[in-house]
Amino acid sequence: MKPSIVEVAQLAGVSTATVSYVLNGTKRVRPETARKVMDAVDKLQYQINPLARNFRKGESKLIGFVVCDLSNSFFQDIALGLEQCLNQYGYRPILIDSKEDKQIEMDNVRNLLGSSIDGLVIAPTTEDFTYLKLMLRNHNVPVVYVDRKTSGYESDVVLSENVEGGYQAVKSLIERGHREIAFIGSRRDSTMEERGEGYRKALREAGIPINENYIRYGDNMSVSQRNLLHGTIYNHTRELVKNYPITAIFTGNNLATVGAFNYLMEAGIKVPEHIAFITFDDSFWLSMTTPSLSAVAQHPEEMGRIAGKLVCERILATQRNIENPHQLIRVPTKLVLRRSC
Amino acid sequence: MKPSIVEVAQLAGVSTATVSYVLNGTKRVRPETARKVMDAVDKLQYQINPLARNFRKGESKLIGFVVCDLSNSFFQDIALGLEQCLNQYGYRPILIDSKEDKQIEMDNVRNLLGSSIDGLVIAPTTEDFTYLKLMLRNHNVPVVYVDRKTSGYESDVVLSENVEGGYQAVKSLIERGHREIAFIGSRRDSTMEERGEGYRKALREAGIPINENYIRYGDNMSVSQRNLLHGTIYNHTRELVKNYPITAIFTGNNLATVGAFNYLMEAGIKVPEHIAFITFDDSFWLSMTTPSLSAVAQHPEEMGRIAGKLVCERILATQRNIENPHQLIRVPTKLVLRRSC
DNA sequence: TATGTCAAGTTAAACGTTTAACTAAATATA
DNA sequence: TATATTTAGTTAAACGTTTAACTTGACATA
Repeated sequence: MKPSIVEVAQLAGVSTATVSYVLNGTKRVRPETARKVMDAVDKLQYQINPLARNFRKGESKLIGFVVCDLSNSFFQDIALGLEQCLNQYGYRPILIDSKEDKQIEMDNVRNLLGSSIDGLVIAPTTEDFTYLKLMLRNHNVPVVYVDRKTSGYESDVVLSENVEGGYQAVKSLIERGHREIAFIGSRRDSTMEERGEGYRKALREAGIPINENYIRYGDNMSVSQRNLLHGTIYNHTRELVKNYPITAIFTGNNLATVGAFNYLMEAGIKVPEHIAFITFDDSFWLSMTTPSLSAVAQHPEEMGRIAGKLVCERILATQRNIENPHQLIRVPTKLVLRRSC
Repeated sequence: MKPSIVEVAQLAGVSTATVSYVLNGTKRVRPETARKVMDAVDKLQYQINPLARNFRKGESKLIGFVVCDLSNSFFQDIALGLEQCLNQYGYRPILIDSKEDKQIEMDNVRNLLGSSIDGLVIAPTTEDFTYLKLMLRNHNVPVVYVDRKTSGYESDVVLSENVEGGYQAVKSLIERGHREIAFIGSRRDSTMEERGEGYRKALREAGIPINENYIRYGDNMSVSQRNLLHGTIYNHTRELVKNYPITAIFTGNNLATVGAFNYLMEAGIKVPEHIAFITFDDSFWLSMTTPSLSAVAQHPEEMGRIAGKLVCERILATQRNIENPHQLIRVPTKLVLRRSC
């Protein structure tokens, strides 16, 4: 059987309190006594029982990360950054995939909140947070949202500079002489609409009339459920190319890129000669296509790190009863120009 | 303050034991009594304190997943499958990235073992497991290895059919008339050597002499530390192409693919006309390069699911004292032929 | 000398559950 | 009828830590 603090105390000839104080450094102890304790610890190969400690202290050092689509590399990279950051604060992420399914998300959040996590980071499936607000009323667990906006900002949120990113992308197309530019988003959500807003802004600024037919959204599924190569995005692209005189396409994220670009390839349409192409979300793969694809790079790892920081800081602030107003943080994007435009 | 089981018991007019029995269904209770309990639970909005339960039951329902390179999509996909599977068993994964650093891996494993996880899944950085065996002697936590082999198999292991996969790839090149075929692995480890073994097997079978100069390995870093486009793999490829009459390249995984293919692109070498190309690890991106790349597809999600299953089954077996011999599971690969060969 | 302060350690309660062992009543068995 | 069994519930210990409150003795202060 594993030794407990009691055995250590006995062997060292002190009380369990003293052992605890030595181990945690929470109170002054004579060096000599400390040595006795440490000797006993070594001799017994004592290891603290973290279950008991967590129970006693009422904390778990765990952060739930509930992500709408873990099969999407964008969110995988957020997880990467989050893990990195939490590590530094002594926390660990529990990974959960809600597969773009509100019900799964709800069940998991409920379950997690009941599992005594110390904080929660959510990349939500939709912008409807009413259920969450309800749940969170009973638990005072800090929550940080990533990638999608909550209505009202009464939580911390981490987002990309979507409007600016979209604006830059479309502006660069306009500068190259394009006027008939389509925007294809993976689905209709606040993030895609922001990127669409950037698209509109660039057009407006250039005095180009906005054609609502040029703005398209795909359906609602996660990468793993989705037929990336021949799904709704693919069809939208075909429809656009066949029926409208567009000369450039701006896709709203990596998912949209795959379907759209695949159509162009299959149809034998030359990029950028016939149609110029630029996308949101960068990846090293984009330099291996022909032509290599221009992109508005996001920084998912950085977003994950920021989310981790926010949630940890809020935990600390709560413990110490420090005021800590909610923040909405925008992570800048970066235009990466390659051959496709 | 959150209500405890005691308040529920008082309100329902029963003992805490009864409440526990009702909530867990661990003992027969009259329907009437059960109703009283449930009413009290509803009225107080009681939620069990999982910290207390975990402590009492000595389990955490958590599985540590320590992965050598979380920035590599292959491992991200393993994480995806693992999460899926654990879910079904009522467990959750804690995600940890060891960044191909043995020290980080050791620290994390130690820390996790001290954190009362119920099981451990490791995609290890090296094949040196002596430290692990030592650590695990004190904890009886089930461990499952993925992607890299432990010497001796005294644990569960999940691997791809690497030899067979490599064999199929090279065989398909030979069938297309190639004889001067290079193998480029990302680094020297058991997995890469197995794929190299498949390469040798195919050559031997075809009576083609093996030229050791045609077998190359890159360095040792994780994706995020690595210069994928212009790293050691890139240099190996250049050296091979310039100095040897090779007509085909087989790369050992996605990392090797990026460096090698990027060299071919930059050097303007036509694929497959000048050099045929096939790789281990599939991805939808491979159909978007020009030419689209043939690959030996692994099934990382499936590997993650199997790892999850193994670890959960072993936990159950241990609890019930059931004999459960260690398993080495090989997941079949699949040859996906595209334009590059 | 009387009093106060400080350091170093101890005592014991508390955290919220689960569960083995027990009780009491009801029912079955011979 | 006497005895055994079953059912439905209770009692209280146990899990391993942390920590507030207390004790004791040494030293400082007036």
